[in-house]
Amino acid sequence: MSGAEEREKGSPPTLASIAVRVGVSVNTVSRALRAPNTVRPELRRQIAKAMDELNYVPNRLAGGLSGTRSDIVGVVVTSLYYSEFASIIDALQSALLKDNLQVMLANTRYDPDQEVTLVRSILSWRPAAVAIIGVDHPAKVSELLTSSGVPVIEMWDVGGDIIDSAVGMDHEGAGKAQADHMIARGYRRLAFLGSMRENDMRARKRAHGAASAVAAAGLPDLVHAVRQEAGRPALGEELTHELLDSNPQIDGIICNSDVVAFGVLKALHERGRKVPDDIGVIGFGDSEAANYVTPSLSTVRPDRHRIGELTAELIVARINGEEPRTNVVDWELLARGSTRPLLKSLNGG
Amino acid sequence: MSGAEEREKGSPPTLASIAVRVGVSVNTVSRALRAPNTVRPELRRQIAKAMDELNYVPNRLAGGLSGTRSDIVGVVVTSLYYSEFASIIDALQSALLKDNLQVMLANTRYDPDQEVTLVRSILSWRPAAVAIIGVDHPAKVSELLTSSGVPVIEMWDVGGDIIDSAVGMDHEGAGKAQADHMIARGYRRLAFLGSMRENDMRARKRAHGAASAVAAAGLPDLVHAVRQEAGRPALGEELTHELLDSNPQIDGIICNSDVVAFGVLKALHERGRKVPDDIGVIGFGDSEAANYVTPSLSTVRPDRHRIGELTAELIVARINGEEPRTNVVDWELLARGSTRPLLKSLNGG
DNA sequence: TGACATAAAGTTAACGGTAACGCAACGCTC
DNA sequence: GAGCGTTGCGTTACCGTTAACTTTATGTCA
Repeated sequence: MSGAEEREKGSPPTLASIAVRVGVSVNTVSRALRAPNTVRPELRRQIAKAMDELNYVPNRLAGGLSGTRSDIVGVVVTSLYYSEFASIIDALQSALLKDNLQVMLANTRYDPDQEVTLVRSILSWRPAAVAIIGVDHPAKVSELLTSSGVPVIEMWDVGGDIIDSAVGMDHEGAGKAQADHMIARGYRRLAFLGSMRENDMRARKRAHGAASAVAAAGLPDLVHAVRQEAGRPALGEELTHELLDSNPQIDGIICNSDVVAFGVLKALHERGRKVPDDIGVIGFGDSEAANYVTPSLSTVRPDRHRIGELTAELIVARINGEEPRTNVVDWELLARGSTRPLLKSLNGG
Repeated sequence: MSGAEEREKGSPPTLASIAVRVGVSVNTVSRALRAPNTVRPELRRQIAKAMDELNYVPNRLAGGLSGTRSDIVGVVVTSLYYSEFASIIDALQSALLKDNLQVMLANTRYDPDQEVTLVRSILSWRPAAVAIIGVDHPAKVSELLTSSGVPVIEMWDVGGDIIDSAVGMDHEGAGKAQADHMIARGYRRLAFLGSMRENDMRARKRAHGAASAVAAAGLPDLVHAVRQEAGRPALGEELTHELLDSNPQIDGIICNSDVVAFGVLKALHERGRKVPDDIGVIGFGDSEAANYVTPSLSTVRPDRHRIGELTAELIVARINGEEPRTNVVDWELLARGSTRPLLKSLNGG
């Protein structure tokens, strides 16, 4: 019971410290953790006691290097602003917890060069799996991920070439639904407004879906009021003023995000345009505030929580050798105060 | 140039694969990465070429095990909902990038048992530093962090016992400022409303600050309308109805967060109470929508971006051996439409 | 030209675990 | 009581990289 086996302070205790203290081999201590039923209960208790006393924390770098799994899940997102993906990460992280998988986070901020750098960086930790936003990546990213051999779950979007597995929603369909909703509510001259980064393919797909719905209805072409910068409420204000200055006939605005829509509503109020009678607005994303602005914002609610959860399930399944698969998650269109109610006369009568 | 040195597919290339291909020792390849000026430029080029061709990705598990640093920064937050800390993480992650430090994320969801588990888990990766929300932790967490010897930056809050270093704001002062603002605008019977988890010491400090400002002004005691659950707009609605049913004399509501305040504004509208004339509301957090609800929400804006940035700076400084320190970040009170304007007659005479 | 510093590589030994294998002690069967 | 499977533990090798030494080639100066 002397302190001879203690490490000089500075370096944390190792399995060997425990082994010496208990008087067994290193491997027995390792087994007590990894395959407890192969170690006598009495010995197991002594080992546990020693670990507790020494405040032993296993070194998973060593474990990952030696063993086959590393217990790291790389998560690559394109943005952390405005909860866009925070709740996906939240659900994902929490679901991975019970399998003892740790999230390593990277944020590309919609920069494809960063994406390459960050994916390479994530892979250098030999993750058990990688979850990444989007299905459209720089060629080098796809190459790195494919050749790494780790399971890859692409999130948020689906369709096109999937590297391995995917969990997401149909963005083109969502954009089409936004436009169809506006058309059904009697708006005829529509615009698509918001942030549209060069590499935000989801936004492009929604815009495309909206444009085709407009075309299918035989209405004038969808007007685009977009800019390559982050979606903020102030951007919505600016774009609305620009849009209505040049296209005063617009009577419906399809927004690329709720935060942008907040600014749109404010700009319309300033210009004296009545929402929803004079002009309609629909958002995307169902921000926590969408139901609390005036008027309340009609929007599309993607099931972010479900995406995170399903991604976690899929990661575990893939690690356990199950086959790749693609899950499509539903979204819901929430009709609220910023678009006119359905006219019974137009609808059922 | 045969394929003899290639690894059988399945296991990714290692330094040794590169070494064999170029015809040098493993160490030379390592040096080409780590201390390039000790390797002949010509040889360096060959090595770089081989790495590129084989799609070499270094194994940082091995690097971390062997070397002294691990390049991982553990980040422990209490919530990911509603952007509360997402923008801190965003700023932090992006600032750490240039020092090649990788964020490993954990979310306690305000559960102290989870906090112990997660901190232990983070430490098992032998991080170069740990950034964690709050200065009040379970004893075991403080013990683990202290005995681990890694630099620890406590974020968001300051004051009390700091483990190592801290970057945060004065929450008691912010709560006091919320109350002082309400008092200055002529509200006299104040309530503090919102989510208050048992372990959210920042919320407690703000409530305490508000209560002492009310007491100092000689006004009736601050009424508390709080619940131990996540802050959502719906919670604000419910609590407002409960509060005004039992305390109809209340004329000012200090909210613990903006998202809760959104619900408060809605409930007040439903009850026919005029904001800001009849009753005032102030939020906390400056949510992206705060300036876009009706009326626009007076609130306190913490500089989350600065906190993330400063935390990154501090982490790098501590890794480089600089002394621990505590940085206090400013907040700003934004007076908007949900509180009455200052009455000149009361103010300047 | 020999002594000596310097540059550029190679050798060797960790880092802290895990996994495969080996071996003794024990109980069971016939 | 010999044969054999099982339980419980120790031995040994290895994961991929870095750091500390050592060695060899090259240049410099008295």
